[in-house]
Amino acid sequence: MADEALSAGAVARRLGVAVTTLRTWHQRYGLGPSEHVPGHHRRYTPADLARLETMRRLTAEGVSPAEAARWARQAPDRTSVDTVTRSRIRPPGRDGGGAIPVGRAGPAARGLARAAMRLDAAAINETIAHTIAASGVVATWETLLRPVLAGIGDRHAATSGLIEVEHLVSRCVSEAFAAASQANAPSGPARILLSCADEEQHTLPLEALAAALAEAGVSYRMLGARVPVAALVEAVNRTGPAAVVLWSHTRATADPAQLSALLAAPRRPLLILAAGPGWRADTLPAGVVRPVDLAEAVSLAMAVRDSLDQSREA
Amino acid sequence: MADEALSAGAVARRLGVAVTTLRTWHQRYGLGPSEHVPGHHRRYTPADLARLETMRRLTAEGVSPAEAARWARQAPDRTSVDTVTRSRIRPPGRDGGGAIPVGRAGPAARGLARAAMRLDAAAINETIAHTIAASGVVATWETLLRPVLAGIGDRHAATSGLIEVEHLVSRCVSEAFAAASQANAPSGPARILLSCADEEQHTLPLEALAAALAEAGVSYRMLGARVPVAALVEAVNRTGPAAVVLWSHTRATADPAQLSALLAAPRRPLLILAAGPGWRADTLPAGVVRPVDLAEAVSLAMAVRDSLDQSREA
DNA sequence: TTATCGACGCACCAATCGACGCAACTCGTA
DNA sequence: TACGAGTTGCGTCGATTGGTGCGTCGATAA
Repeated sequence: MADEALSAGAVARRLGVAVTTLRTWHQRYGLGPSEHVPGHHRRYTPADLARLETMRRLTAEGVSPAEAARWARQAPDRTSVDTVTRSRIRPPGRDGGGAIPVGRAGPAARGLARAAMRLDAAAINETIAHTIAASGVVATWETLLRPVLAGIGDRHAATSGLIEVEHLVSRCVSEAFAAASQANAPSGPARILLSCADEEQHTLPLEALAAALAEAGVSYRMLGARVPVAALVEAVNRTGPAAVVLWSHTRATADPAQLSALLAAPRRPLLILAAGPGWRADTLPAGVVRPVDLAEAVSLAMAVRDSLDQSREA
Repeated sequence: MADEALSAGAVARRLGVAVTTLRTWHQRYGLGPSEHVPGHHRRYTPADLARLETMRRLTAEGVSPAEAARWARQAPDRTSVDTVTRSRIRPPGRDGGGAIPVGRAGPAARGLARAAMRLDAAAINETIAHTIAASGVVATWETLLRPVLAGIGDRHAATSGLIEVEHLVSRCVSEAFAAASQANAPSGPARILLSCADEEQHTLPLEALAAALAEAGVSYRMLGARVPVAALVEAVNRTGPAAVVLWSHTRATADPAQLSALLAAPRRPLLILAAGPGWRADTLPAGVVRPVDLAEAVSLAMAVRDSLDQSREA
């Protein structure tokens, strides 16, 4: 309690920085108490403290102080590592159970599954394109494509058949996403890098993310499947993205060392997203964010884009 | 104070070139910050950046750097002028850099290779889409994409680098083909089945074929990569295609038994195409045709389609 | 009295500087 | 066909710049 008005010394001690540094941050970056009369003592409110903690966390992770300050200044509260993140956006119902996911996913999913069983590429294409146009990429992925793909995958695992169905549908989904990405190709510098983990072959979710970003007008770079760590780091060094999304579908490809390599890169990205069911939360290095679904990944990426829009950096 | 002051590194990252290249462009072509004290850091204003973007855009289209620089240096005018002029001006076609060997494949290929080295997805997409629209899928594949991809592959084999470049370009090509396929999606029953051989992962040439077929108004079914023999035969039995194209990129995946299985299928296809450099002509079963290039594959497939237009078979 | 204020300065380090050289492409010439 | 000449992007090297955290000093608020 008693956190109504912290003095400069108390804040400095709590953050682990020198008092003079607080003053420097105030006059250099504008990160000071909300109201402060020059000459008088600084009184930090909890909101001011939260901003300073963001600043300290980012700089501790290696982000350039100027950039971290810009981020902290115009992000009211976003502590990515903790529990706050997922309260923002919550798309409608998702569940993991159900023997046949297609059953409870709506008539469109049922129709798509039937077309898939018929290997009817035209009908598949039409259904997907129509749904994307009507409901957007994110909703299409969550409520139509993921259930159907999961259903096919389950049945394939059970009967070891249907491989050709899976291939055909994957192909059609891929084409639909590609078409959607091309249709509204965003402009501007790409500050977001999308990549699969090493040896990871599943690209569909990443393609969904790419299409969703394009739909939202966010530029990105998509590297695709099976990207070795060296190539990923090389790409980061050469393009200096603000955020990197690394997808891992299965545990076998989710080597946390890949994330550590990103964290240790000379030009470390501001935000690193470990996406996909492969990653284990307890093995992720600090400073890595793990989005729970497509919508969260999109919103995080957009936040980074917005905060860095007109930034010049050191 | 001006709020605009991009550092050299920031500009380089935004343009997708190396920092040293910016310095080279400054001292060789005079494309630097308006005011710059030798010895001090360069600070690029938006006007300087605009000039550099013109430079980058022109070189990405295959214009010789010297010429592009001359153009960028005295062009107060922004974009939008070049659409007419770019095909007209053909300065002495020099090129260089630790770039991708493209051979004599034209300025567009050179520009594409340069954009690829920069990991500039936007420029890559634009070039490909523009060329497809102007020259068609087949020509784009033969004269633009295949040379560039082969160049990247060679370089990758030699230096074991550039993996990220290869991935990004593949991704963009794939997207472009997918978009082209979707744009003019043919109607009618699909009597042609496209598939990779078992364990074969390269799908790009097959995607080119698919896009070319779509462009020609021919329906097809595309199964994609790594199709096991059983799944392929199953698909043939269920859809009864008139022609099957089986792609093999390397000898390791070119098992002739796959073709024999197709020949022995209950509903044997009229035409079986063994496409790709993996197949050895002397090991192919009788009754299998081996097209030499994309154009031949397209014309064969179209011939089958035409021949079946009036003669329906069980 | 004591903690903090504003101003100034210093040490550290990443980013950048200029210079040089390499590799690879294209073109002209033999 | 082969080879030298010119062009060009970029890696490397030692030196320098400039951003950053923080200590110090006289003055002032609490």
